[in-house]
Amino acid sequence: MTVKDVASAANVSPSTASRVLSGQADVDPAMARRVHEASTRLRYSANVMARALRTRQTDTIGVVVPAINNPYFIGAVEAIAQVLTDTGRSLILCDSHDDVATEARQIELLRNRMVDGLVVIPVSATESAAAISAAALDLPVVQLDRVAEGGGTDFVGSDEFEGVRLAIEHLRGRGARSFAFIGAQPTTSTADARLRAFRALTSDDEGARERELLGDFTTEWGRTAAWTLVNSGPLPDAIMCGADIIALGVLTTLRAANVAVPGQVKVISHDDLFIATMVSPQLSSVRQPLATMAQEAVALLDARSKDPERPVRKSVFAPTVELRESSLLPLAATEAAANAATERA
Amino acid sequence: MTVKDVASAANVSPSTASRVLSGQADVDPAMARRVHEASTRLRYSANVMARALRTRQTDTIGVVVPAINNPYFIGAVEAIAQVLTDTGRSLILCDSHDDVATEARQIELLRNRMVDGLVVIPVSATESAAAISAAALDLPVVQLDRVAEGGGTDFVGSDEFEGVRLAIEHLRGRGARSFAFIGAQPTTSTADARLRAFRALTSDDEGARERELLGDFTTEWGRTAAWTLVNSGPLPDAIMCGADIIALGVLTTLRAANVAVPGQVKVISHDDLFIATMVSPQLSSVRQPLATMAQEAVALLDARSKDPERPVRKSVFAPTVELRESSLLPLAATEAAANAATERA
DNA sequence: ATGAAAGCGCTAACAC
DNA sequence: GTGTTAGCGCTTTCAT
Repeated sequence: MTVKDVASAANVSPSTASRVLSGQADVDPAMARRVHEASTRLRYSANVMARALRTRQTDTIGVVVPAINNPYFIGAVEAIAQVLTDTGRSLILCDSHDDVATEARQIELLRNRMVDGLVVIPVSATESAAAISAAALDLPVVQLDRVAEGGGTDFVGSDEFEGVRLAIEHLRGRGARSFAFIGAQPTTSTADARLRAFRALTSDDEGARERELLGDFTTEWGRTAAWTLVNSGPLPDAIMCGADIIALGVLTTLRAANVAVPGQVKVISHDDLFIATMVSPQLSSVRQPLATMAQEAVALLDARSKDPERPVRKSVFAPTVELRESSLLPLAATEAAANAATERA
Repeated sequence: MTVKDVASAANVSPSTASRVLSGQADVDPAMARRVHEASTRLRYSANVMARALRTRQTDTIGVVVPAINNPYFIGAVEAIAQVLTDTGRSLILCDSHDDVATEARQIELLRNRMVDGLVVIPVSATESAAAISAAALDLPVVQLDRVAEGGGTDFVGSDEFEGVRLAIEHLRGRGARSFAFIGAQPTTSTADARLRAFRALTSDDEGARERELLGDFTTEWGRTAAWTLVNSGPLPDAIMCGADIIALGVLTTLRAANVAVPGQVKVISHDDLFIATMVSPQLSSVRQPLATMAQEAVALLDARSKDPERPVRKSVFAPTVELRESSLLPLAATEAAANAATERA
């Protein structure tokens, strides 16, 4: 079914049919009705490629995330999708598999698909800049959550320092004086910012410098790092994790090592994933305002579409912290005792 | 950058440039070299829309899943993406939000994007058929994991009866004689098949009929259903869950209710999500061979592209069962005692 | 083997 | 207000 089919069925010219269907110009109501009728009767629906080729617009935004199996990024994608759906647009999702080369390829692919804009969560704070700034030359691009230095694009993120500050302040309020950090290598802006904030905010704890364990954003790393911590001298009062998926591994290791959480060690993390409430003890976590961030990201894309020359803007929103068992009541103390009993038996 | 640009830079006609770049026909090696040189120098990359409009082929497969935030579906998508990447194609992912109307809209959207084929995990065993069979009229379509009756398309799935059989047999081997089922309403083919299998395989346990709790594929439902079970008379020896995300809720409720798993009640589930190993006790689960299923799905799509008239085919693969703490050792018995102690204190 | 020309389906200029 | 025409970027006859 093409416009021509609809047009001839409605006895009008293709251009008139097109005008009616896109609701652009004024057309005779009688004609319009005939076109609409024919259109629905023939179950017409415009070919997206042809339209895009002509209008150079696809009503589609490309989104590139480092790992589609990371629930935090899925949350971000869903938030963006919601905003786009609300404005009659859609989204193409690409996974860069935490690899700069793949990321560059995906960006290029999306450009060839003529997406109207690009939301990128960059893989690397340094290496991602090239592909991003190249794309930004002829396409609105916004970096979300993480930023690649020199990307030269708009950015929307969460105030990482503030998140860590809220968390550490809370832990201190619960009596914590010694701290550890289990996070990712500071190759991404968020990992870097969280680590820096941790250092700045625990400068009074000289031991904290030796309890910085940096790996990647995986549960496996959380497990490994927690074992290292457990096997290397006295435990700190609290552990700050760089991400919930890391914290998950930390919690399982602490349980296996019969370390009571929060009785013996308090744990707090970032991202506030859904599963933070599904583990035991439930995990305290710093929460980024993803819905707001997504809204702003799309707004920035739209603004730049209108005015490509507008100055680059960085929008940073304040996070909140969700306090749960892992940093609050020492409920697990008796549980640890039971585990010890099991060990003896 | 267009073919014309490349062509004139290489002093050849656009058609020759096109021929070289798509590697179709024989061209003079010298010319070919010039074209390639110009192409890379100008960083040319073909416009996907224009090419698709002409060739009616996009090297892109559309995938429609009921919920992108369900890790099981993400696993399926990743498996498909892998197969496609290996063959130089890509994928557009759509979320039908567990809604038949949205599903139909997404299918239509993908059709307008001229995807070469469609992989659908249908929302409903009955209501999804219309949109799916309509799409299948002029596009290769394969249903994955779930099937809508009357969809009239190829299908790739897992042997649901066999999965339940493996699980129940295992539970019986561990001494279980009474059973409960916490799953989803049988509005999807998998939920239905699992429930039927459960009934057939626990026909000796008259109480099991009253311990069928049917809701939806959410953790929330798992929690609710488990509370109902806990509050309604003696617990069964084992609970079979329809999906890991349900089982997650079941486990948290059982823990909150001081029911020892697997000591008092054994739990087994379906999907074998990553987080099945992250909870305590680790969750036993029936595992579908997603990689194999994805491979077969793409193969069926390709086969139908070649021959649209080929007979409809259903490929069903055998699942395996991953046995973990939740259905094995009664490790949690002492833990339950500790919880009881907490309660008294 | 190569170039000229047509056309995929759509919409924006341009005439009337 | 409406129809005619051209062209988005690409590939593919069709001639040569």
